[in-house]
Amino acid sequence: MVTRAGPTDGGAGGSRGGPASGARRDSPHLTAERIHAAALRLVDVDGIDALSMRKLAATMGVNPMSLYHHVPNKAALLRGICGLAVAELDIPVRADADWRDQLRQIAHSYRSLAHRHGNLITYLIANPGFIQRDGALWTALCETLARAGIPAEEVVRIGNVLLTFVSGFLLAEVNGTLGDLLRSGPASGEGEQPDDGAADAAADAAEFDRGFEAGLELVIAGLEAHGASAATPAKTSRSGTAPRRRGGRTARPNHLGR
Amino acid sequence: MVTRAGPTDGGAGGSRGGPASGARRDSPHLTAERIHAAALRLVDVDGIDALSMRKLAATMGVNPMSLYHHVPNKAALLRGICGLAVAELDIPVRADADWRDQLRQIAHSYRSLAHRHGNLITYLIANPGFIQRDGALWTALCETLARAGIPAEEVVRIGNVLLTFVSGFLLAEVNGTLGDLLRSGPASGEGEQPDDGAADAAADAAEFDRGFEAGLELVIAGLEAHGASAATPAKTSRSGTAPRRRGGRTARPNHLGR
DNA sequence: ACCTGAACACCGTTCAAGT
DNA sequence: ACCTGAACACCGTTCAAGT
Repeated sequence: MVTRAGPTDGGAGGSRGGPASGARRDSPHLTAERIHAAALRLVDVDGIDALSMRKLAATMGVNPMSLYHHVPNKAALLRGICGLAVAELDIPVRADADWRDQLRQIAHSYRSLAHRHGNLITYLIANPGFIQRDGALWTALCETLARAGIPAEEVVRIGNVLLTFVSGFLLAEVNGTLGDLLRSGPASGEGEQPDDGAADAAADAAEFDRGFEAGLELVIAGLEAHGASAATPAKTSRSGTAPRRRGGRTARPNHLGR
Repeated sequence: MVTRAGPTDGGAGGSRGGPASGARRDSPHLTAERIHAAALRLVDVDGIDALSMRKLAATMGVNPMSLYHHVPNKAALLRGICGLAVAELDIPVRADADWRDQLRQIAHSYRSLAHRHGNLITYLIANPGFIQRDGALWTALCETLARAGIPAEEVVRIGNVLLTFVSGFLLAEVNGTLGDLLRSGPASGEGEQPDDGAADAAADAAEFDRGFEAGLELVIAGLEAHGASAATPAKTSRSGTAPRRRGGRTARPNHLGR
């Protein structure tokens, strides 16, 4: 039984080999990049569990063992497609915006990635190493918090809280937890036709949006209540040099730090 | 190597068959309950990936196929051990406490479960169906929010936000994401001996605690800022009967709902 | 250099056969 | 009734052998 569907037919690939591009004629010449892209496509369509070296190879019309010449193992493959996805993160760098708006934008960028790769984000969030400390998202988040007036020694802590909060929401939204709990209310259990299908899905999506906004505003309000500056400061205000270590407690009424 | 601890030591089983009935003497007689318990133990010790029907059977000193007489398949097994874990959730029912304290207690109960079953919670949170709408945690959470003055039609939404936020933090705490980001700060990269081992772990744990408290106080402050009652109301106040459906908007200045 | 068939050690699950 | 061996259709990965 031979799995290769066709010689060069390719699968879903947009620019895939041969059709018009004249050059590079027949063989796509297996590449780590191309393998990662195909794997990501497979995950997006069929879910993370459908990703196997053998199935991926079949998708690409290639012998399963050939993959191992470009990708050391499945773990590396997973890392590769994660990298591909996070590279899509589009974090705004507008340094002049209000910190609230900046937080909202960062959160929405993250959420849009989650929606674009719903099947992957579950894996991404559930495994460490997705958010790198020098990545655009984490950097922008920390900068924004600093500009909001969060004391330097608390920026990482609060950044972690915000990031994990949003991750938790997105995970629940994508994996169905949110939908489950939503269809409950304090009082329901009535008749409620079991299948409304598409209409229900749209209503759910709208409610997810509202929930996301509500959570966002909740944490922003919390930051404000705990001493984040009400207006965007022209500078970091306060002392010229950033307060280092936990030397003296700040006079600020912020007790988020404990 | 035989792992069976004792002949009839039993586990959590309360009313199981034949206690007085004389029989059952030596062999523990495979039971769904007992299988779930053994599986949970295996997951706790070796991680979720180490759980296989065959390995579990080996652990129990039993033929792999015997398991299928008591557990239909692996998915059901997973459901079983999840049920076992959530049954450990110890949600306080003190209805007279301040709603803030109640939220804190619910959150800490959840967190303690996450710590007790660190290897399972990753799976639990990443998969739907863990929190049932009629479970103790969700019920208590919604009740508490209602008592805090959250309008009835927003309780589910805000409850979802809080629950998923906490889940996200716990997931990141348990899977290492938090630790990764923690060891970064806006400025680090100095010498920093690579291996401090246990000391580092303890410092991390303390910082995780602080982060959890910070997140908790953040959302509580956010709820207060958005109109949750400052003091615990004596009653649910407002209309005597629970407001049904999305009838009329409340006059309350709370705009978390959008 | 790149690819590949066969093989190994695992999976979950089915089923006819044992006691 | 309960258990079990053999078998099937999958895995990831290695490796000697092909071109």
